[in-house]
Amino acid sequence: MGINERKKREKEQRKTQIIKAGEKLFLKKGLGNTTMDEIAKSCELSKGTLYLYFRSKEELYLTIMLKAMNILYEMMKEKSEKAPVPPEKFRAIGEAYLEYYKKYPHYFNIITRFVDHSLLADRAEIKEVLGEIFKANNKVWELITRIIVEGIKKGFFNNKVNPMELAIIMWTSSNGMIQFMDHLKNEEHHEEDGAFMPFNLNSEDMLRKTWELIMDGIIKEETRK
Amino acid sequence: MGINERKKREKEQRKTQIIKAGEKLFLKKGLGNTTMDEIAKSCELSKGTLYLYFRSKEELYLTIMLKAMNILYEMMKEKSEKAPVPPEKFRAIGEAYLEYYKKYPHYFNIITRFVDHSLLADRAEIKEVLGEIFKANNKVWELITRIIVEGIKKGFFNNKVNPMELAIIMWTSSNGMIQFMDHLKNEEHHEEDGAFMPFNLNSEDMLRKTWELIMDGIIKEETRK
Amino acid sequence: MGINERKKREKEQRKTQIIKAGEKLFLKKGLGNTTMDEIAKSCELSKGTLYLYFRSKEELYLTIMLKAMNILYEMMKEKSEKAPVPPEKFRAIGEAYLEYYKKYPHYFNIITRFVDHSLLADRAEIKEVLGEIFKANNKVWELITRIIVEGIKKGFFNNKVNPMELAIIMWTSSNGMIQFMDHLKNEEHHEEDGAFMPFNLNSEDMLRKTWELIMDGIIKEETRK
Amino acid sequence: MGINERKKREKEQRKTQIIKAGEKLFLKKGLGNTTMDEIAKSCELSKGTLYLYFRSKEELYLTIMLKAMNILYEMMKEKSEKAPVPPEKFRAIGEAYLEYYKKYPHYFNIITRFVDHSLLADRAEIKEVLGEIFKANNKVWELITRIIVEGIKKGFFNNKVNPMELAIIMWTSSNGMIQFMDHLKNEEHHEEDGAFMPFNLNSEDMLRKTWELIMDGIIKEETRK
DNA sequence: AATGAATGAGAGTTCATTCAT
DNA sequence: AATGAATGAACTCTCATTCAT
Repeated sequence: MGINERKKREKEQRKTQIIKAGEKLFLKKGLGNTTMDEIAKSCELSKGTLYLYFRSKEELYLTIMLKAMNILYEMMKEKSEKAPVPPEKFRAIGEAYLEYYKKYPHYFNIITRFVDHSLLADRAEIKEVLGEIFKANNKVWELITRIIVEGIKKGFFNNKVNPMELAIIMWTSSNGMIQFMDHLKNEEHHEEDGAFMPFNLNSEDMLRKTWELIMDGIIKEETRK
Repeated sequence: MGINERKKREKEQRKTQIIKAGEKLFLKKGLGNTTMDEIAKSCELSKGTLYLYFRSKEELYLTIMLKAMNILYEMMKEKSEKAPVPPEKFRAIGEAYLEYYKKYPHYFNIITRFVDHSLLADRAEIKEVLGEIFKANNKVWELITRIIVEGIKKGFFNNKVNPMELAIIMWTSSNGMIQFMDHLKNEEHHEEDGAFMPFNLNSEDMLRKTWELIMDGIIKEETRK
Repeated sequence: MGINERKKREKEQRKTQIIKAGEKLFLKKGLGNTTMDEIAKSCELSKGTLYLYFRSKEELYLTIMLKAMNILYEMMKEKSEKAPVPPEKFRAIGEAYLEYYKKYPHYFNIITRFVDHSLLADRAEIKEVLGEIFKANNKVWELITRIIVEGIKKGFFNNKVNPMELAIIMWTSSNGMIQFMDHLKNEEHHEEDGAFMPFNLNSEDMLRKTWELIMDGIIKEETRK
Repeated sequence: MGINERKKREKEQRKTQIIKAGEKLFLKKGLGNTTMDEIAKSCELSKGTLYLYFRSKEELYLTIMLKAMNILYEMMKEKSEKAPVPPEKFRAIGEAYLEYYKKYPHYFNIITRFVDHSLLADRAEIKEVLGEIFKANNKVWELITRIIVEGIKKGFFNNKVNPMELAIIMWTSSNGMIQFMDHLKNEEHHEEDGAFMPFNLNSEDMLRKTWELIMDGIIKEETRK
């Protein structure tokens, strides 16, 4: 039993090892430009071993995505549950998002990177993981939307905007911002082309400002602190 | 002359043919998953012919990106110049953006899709086109930022937010939203997984609502109509 | 008639134009690495036009080879006929060879470059030209051998070596030397690798020394000047 | 250990297998006309496998060249060291050369075949092997030249010719001869074209005669046996 | 369980040749 | 006669996946 325990633990460790290597590489170079060879080398296992833990490159990719999604959900849930009232819960969601971004930049980007699902191989293992990802995703939406619904019900938020839509606006604006900021980071400064963009922008700052603008529009004047 | 004219026109047509096929496929499958064979088949030319018009797959891709960027700029410029005052100019930018999205859904998505430039081949032709893309991109930023600067100077906009930052928020929120909506469209309905997302959202609607929220935060009360 | 004359002349000119461009490029880059595009560009004609004058790239190549061979023969013949006695005729052959090398370095190299005939396409036009090349080649051999035969008969040369064999030794030694010297020229000096070879060798000098050694072995002592 | 040993041996075998197939094909058809597909088929491995052992076709080619050069050097060194005095050492070089030619006709031809280095891809692996080839080549030159220098110093050779030049004459004459003889072999007999060349020449014979002529010119009368 | 050598389908690209104009 | 756009077969090289050990 002790032995079985240890073996199980070791197996889990290997899986984590692979996932960590995959995260870093997939993020840097995308699904298509990352090779199993590179991942194997990076996690100091043989290529064959990867296939003992994941049935295909895509399954590995999606497993990472799923993990990333679940962690985000957990963080959002924990932070928002600690907040007493909807406006603060809403802010807590933002804080969780930000914290997540700072703690797991790899995960973050993998979540927002599109993988066109129609391109994924039509294999059983892919569909399995995809299904789980959808579920995880839905849990996030539900969490945010519930807070807004509650906020309106309790009179904190005006009801100009419908809760689900607001949740979407918040989510998509944040994602758009982060993608953009990352894009900027990767870019070498093309000053010779008369670059107009300021390169000293701060991601965290820009995210907060985005949320402020959105909050401004929904919190009732009389309930503001 | 007449003959030369016609030949020139035909050459231009071929190029357009290729670009059109490329747009559709690159959008659907991304740069990495689209093959020159597919593009050739799609535009009913031979693979070799593609290389008469573009020196590499990447050049074709970037050429499309550049074209897309330039058209967006032209539309924004035209619409915003017709508007008399900054708030309306700002709205005009949004309208142009929306119109562009509806008119050229392919182009739109190619613009916002990231291609990590560090992954592009280090070839002369690539750098050439990349340089032009940067220039076109900068022109868009300049256009938007100028409007905001003017709006603040003339007292229409409050100056809580700095112009460039506001331009970025508007741009990134819009992109995030559109990406998300497209993502939704591509997805097969995973109702069996208890999907939470409503699938009857309307892109145009969601975009407008996003902008309203942003505008709400910047237009001074006393200048609103 | 005048018109026909002119047309013929023009046609001949075009052919010469193409051959000149081909010579330069084939020599520099070999048959396999030279493209018809390059040749066309170099002689300022269109690619299609080349095929009006030569049925294939190989035919062009072999035509050049044939021309090169004929010119060499003419030069050898002329020079050797002017010389009165076999030893001087033999030397004249060497001089002609040297002069040819200096006057037509392109031609020279094309002659000695191997084209494995078994690789040439099994086409009528190829066989045609190949046959002519063999004939021209044989004429050269005959010329040299005759001189040696005559030299022996007239008592100038000792008959240690059979005439044909001596002709071959002279020919192959010269070719080996020239190939080697050209090889050296093309090479960048790899001094960092402790290059041992002196790079100030002179082709003409080395050729003369080769012939001297050979002549030393065949001219009878008593007939030397 | 035993297992690792065996695996190592097998890997070495595969490499040898590939090299053997490459030799045969490169020789017959040259670098440019030989395809990796053919090599793969010939050694009964898959195309992909070739790339596990060599980073590119050119690396394979140059590796063969290097090996060929090193073997020649070893044979020359061994034979010449066994000979007591310079004239016999010089002859030993010739014998080694001949033996090499008979034992490794493939290698021999690959050595003397020109590959214009400026045509080789500008890649790290190519430069690596090229550097080694230069070193090996230099060792051969050094070996021959030293013998001649010693021969002059010890009074065996007259000093009409400078040692390096003589080494070059010997080397190039031999190469020219062998190339020519091989050329002849490949040729189908074009008797219908009145071929003048005798086709019963013997390579070994011709080589020996070439060297005799050269030796005749350099060995002092009084030291001849 | 772990390895890594082997596979082979398929990618982007080149180029001799053809042919409508 | 001259063009040059179009072709498509062939090339080198890559890489996810398999499988004997």
